[in-house]
Amino acid sequence: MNGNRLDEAARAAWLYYVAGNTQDQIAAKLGVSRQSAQRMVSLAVAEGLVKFRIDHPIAQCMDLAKQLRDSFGLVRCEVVPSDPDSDSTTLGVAQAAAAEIERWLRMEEPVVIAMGTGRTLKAAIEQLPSIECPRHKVVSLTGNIAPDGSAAYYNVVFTMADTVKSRSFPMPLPVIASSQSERSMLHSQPMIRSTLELASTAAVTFVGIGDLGPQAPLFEDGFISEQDLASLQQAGAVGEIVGWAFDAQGRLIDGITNDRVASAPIPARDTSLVIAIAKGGKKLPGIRAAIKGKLINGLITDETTAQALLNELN
Amino acid sequence: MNGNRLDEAARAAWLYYVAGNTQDQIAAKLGVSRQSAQRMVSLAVAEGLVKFRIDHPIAQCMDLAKQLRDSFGLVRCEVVPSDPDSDSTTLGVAQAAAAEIERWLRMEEPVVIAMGTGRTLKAAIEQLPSIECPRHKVVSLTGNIAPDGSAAYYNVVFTMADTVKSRSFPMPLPVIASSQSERSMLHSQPMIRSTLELASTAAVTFVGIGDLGPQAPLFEDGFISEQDLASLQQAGAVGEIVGWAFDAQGRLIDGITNDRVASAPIPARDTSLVIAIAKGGKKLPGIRAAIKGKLINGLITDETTAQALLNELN
DNA sequence: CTTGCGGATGGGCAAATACTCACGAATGGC
DNA sequence: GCCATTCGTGAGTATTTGCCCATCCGCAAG
Repeated sequence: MNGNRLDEAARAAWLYYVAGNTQDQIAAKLGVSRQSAQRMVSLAVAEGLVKFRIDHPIAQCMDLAKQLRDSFGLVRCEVVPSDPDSDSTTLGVAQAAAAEIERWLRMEEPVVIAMGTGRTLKAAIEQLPSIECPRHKVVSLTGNIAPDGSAAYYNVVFTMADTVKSRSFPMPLPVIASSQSERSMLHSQPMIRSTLELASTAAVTFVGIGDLGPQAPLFEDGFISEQDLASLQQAGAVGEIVGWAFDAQGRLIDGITNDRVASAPIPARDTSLVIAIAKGGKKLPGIRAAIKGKLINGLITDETTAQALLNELN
Repeated sequence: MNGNRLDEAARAAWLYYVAGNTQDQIAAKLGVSRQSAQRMVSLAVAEGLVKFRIDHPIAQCMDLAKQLRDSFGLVRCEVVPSDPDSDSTTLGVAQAAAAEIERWLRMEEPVVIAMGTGRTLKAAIEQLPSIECPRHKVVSLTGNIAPDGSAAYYNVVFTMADTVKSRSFPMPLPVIASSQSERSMLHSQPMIRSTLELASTAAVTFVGIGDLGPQAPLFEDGFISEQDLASLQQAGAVGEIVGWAFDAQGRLIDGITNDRVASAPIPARDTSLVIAIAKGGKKLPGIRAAIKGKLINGLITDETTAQALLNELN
């Protein structure tokens, strides 16, 4: 009589979800107690007889986000709808990232928030509303000095601190030092040191992911030379986070530029939530690698990219 | 930002039905009050964003469906549970019809689908998810012009084509012409002719069945006059499909309104699957007649109606 | 600047639903 | 045939949900 029970359960579920009866009404109609009716309905749900379907683009995204979390062990994952007609690299993810940043800023207890750099993050910051958050600390993971000595345009800490009125800790450094010894020297300065230490205590970190293809932002913005880029590619680099280049397995690449990167290390994943904000085909290998190597444990991306990441899983 | 509200509603509904959160949890996650969360969920349900589907052959209904198929030579038959307390004329059958329509739409090969009209079909269309089916053609069997010259409300092809992104072929005609000659003239127009031809090639046809009692929809919606209705009743008419009135034997009635009906003929049963979607006592004589006269060879109905059809068989 | 309107919001409460527990019937092994 | 285990049941209770209503907010007209 197993089938019969499921039959009745299906009928109860039908009456409940499709016909909109209450469990009392169902109980009366099927001639059982209300409790039994409740059990039938929940049995039908548990047995998967009832399919819920949300017919809206957002639902698809939430599905993908859940799959990404489950498949890759991400702590936090957000997927936004893709607009196939737009070739913006930030549309959607910037807004979603801003919402996520805002959630942290709205917390009552003081929080240390570490920020990477790049166009995506910049776009996200621009979406932030202006709020008063003097209790929080925003610390930059990366230098704010461009190769020409000016303040790097894509350094986001200034804009952010300005918008949200929090205490900010920029890094008066180049992104990549000219030599390993220069980096050591810079890092030994007391102020820098304390900022580096602060960064390592961040509760949450937001970073972009840069690709290392021919139009690598690191190269285009003049932080690394053409030779460096070629060497990195040669060494299998597929992406970079605040300057740290890594290969397809998400392992930081020894030598080349990485021994001169003046950025703070990416905060440890076991103590900090490290959320990458990135979408698009060019960044796909980098995103995949960063996840694989557990450089990040959070991701904000778009539908297309999410789908691509899951497809590669086979 | 109308879309944004629905976005949030869809998100809330997803969290509620798919992820199984309570409204409190949703409220916390979305940063709103529980009441707002509740409103979002119910908005999503009200807007039809949420579709429920019970995926289980309910033995009783399957049994009735089989009996109907065997007794009446129906090719396709679906029976859904009845809710004795509901007086909706579409509850259940609309969902089942939507599922059937969806099955056809999901086919890879291009299909020509013909659609009738009426409240039941309209309700079914509203249950369709939005999918991309540009390969299919949806053709209306009946005119889309109401007696007052406006677009007939219960013409379903527009809504359907919109939801499923298929190519649609409406009929810019009144449902019933003012005279036989007007009908001839209208039907001789090249565009109408090709649409009529297309309709005759439909692989599957979905129609409602209208009763011809005192509240006949054809009369209530102003397509036929009170005199016409009386004459039809006098002539033994018990039902109509896309305007074509028929008697208890399922024979089309000569004269009266039928020589002015501008709808396409019901596609031939030997080449097309013609599925009627109808339930309820009022429609029972019409359903019985349509089956008897082999105007249809498929039926989606409810338990009570199915039982009644079989009872009459003795 | 005030007033009034429409729509959104949250508090509160009753209804509906989910869960726990103890009991009793059915099942099955010995 | 007896006992042990499982399964389903109803009662009671905690939690969740649905709804009403007073209030608030934004906005536009006066």
